[in-house]
Amino acid sequence: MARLDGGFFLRDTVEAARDLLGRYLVRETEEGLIVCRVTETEAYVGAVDKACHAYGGRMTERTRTLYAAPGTIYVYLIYGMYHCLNVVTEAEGAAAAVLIRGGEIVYGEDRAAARRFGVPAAALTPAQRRIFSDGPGKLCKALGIDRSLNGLPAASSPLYFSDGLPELGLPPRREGLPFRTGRRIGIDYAQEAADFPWRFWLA
DNA sequence: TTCAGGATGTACT
DNA sequence: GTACATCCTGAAC
Repeated sequence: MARLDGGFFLRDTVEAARDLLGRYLVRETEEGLIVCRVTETEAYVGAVDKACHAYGGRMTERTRTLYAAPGTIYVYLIYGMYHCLNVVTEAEGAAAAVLIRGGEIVYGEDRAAARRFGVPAAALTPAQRRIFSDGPGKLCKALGIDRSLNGLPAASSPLYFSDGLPELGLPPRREGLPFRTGRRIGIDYAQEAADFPWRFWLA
């Protein structure tokens, strides 16, 4: 089965972040499917990572989801107006997740364009098309992701990951996909953790 | 093209 | 009250 379940996420978070590149993020809406190919991810590991919301075992209403079972969707509101999508990794009780920072639209572009810009895909300017899902907040807006999805298991929800989508002619991730590694974005406050090379993106 | 500043709600001091 | 895993706008170049 192509759909990724908890077993895929029950492992080292950095490894999972790398392995999500090239997989598909599928959003089921009332209007139909929207599908993104994942192109940029970041790892957050509560046990050792000052940039993680649950660093040092911090438990609040918001961070509760980070301790849930692997494959659980973690969505939070940032800067009062944007959402960020994560998927929980490692064993239940270990606070860790992969942030989905970016992707490229491969199916349902009209539906995504309507959510992001309020117009059909054909009406997008070339610039709008380029920045379609470049950035976690933009991706969430295009895919209609908000906190109503927080805490749901990705294996059985209207938002899930898949290794290829045969019914849409999208192939599984191939071995040896080239990717780059670097510092994570927007966490300069996190002291030594700001330099962890835990961001990954397709070349 | 780059850059400063503002929007805006929640978490935490 | 302050900071935040961000993005958009408008001004200056």
